[in-house]
Amino acid sequence: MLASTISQARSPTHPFGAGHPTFPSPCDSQRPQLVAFRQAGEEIYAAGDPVKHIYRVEYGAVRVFRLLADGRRQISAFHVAGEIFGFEARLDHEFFAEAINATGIRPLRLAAIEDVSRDLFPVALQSLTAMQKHLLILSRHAAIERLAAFLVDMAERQGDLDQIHLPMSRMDIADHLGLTIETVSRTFTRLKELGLIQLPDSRNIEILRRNALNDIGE
Amino acid sequence: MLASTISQARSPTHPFGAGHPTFPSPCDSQRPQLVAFRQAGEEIYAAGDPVKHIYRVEYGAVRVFRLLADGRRQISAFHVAGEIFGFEARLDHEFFAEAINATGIRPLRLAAIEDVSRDLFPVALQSLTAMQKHLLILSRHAAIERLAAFLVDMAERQGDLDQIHLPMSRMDIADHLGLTIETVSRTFTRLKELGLIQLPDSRNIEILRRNALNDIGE
DNA sequence: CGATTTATTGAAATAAATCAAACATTGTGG
DNA sequence: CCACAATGTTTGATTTATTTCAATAAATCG
Repeated sequence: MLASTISQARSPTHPFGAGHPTFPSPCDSQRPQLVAFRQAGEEIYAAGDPVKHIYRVEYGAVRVFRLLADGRRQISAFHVAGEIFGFEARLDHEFFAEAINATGIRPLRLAAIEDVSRDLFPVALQSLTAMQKHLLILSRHAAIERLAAFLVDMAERQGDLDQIHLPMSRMDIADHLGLTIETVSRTFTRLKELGLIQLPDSRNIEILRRNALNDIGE
Repeated sequence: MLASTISQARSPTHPFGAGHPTFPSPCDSQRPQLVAFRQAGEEIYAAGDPVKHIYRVEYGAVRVFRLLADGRRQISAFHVAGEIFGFEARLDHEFFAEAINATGIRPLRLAAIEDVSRDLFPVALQSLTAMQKHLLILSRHAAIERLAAFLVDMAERQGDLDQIHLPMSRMDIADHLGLTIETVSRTFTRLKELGLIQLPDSRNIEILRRNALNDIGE
């Protein structure tokens, strides 16, 4: 279903076998293929396409989304370098995936079917965890809480640095957080005025008070 | 992670092996144990407890939730008879599970670890699907859209009947949809005034215009 | 450099939260 | 069985936050 954020290893003693003792990497059963390139905005897969691969982001960034009947776009996840996405629960994709900028993606071939569930299981667990985090963000009412949580998450995924680069537009962020672009923009300004972040430019954030930011987003 | 709605079988040809050819049931590797009973409000497991089982609801209803720093409660899922829950991504529960009313739950013992991922994989996929549905609901801004989607989902899980029984309180619904009890209550009234539902009493809903309700929640 | 897209800011409208009270339901004890 | 308390639900008035509509500013692209 929702493709999500997978990059670290898991505990080797999970009762559900997530950390299978002989499990070398989250994607053992998929033999790497050539890296494919996508320009900004180019499609990786579309809703309705059969699920044939999962993918690793080599560089760049990806958005995974669905389009609703009223034309709204719900971005269920962003993926940056090192992360695996494309994991869905059905035969055909329910989501679209697009490159946000110039992006390299490596399709991972699915091996023999009897091995897939074993090897892909930890990936599924990671997807569950990432989705749960997003669900938690959306359950927060206030725009400032959603944005703060989003920024903290992005910082963590970029090596816990205080300098964050946002590969996505305000529109993308709005569609991810269930807000409008105006509210996202105003909330960035508010975080700046509160002294929690700096905004060298709209795509680069410097976190000044990480703890305070964390507290707002919980 | 999020325990969720599992009751039907899946397609037997999923590329990720969800429909493993020789896969007899979602929980083959768990030998059923005795049914345990819980009064309304009684705990099934708590955050921090080690994950030892997953559970099937025999009768009654269960809420799975987490408590946030500010005291808010986020209910990530409800489970009714026939559904399996308790599936989480970590060694210890991140969530609490409680009986909503008098409820029977059957702990399913986890079998040998090498079989678990194979047998539990479809359960994980179902959890992903259910969570995705909830995420979609929360991404909707309007209270009426969230409640409509919730009611349609509950109706589907009760055999697609137009008579829905809600085992949970307004407070539970509010904590699930990210709204307040007052807004939930007002929105029920609004749906009634729009002629989409009847409210014989607060726990029993009759859907009058299913299609219209569907359209609102998408 | 001009044109187009993207981001920010402002003012007004709107929806939900909050504060508060009434009402209904359930259960308890007299 | 009734009175009463406790809990849960609905409704009302007000406040607050976000959306919407509109305009300006900044960045990007050819």
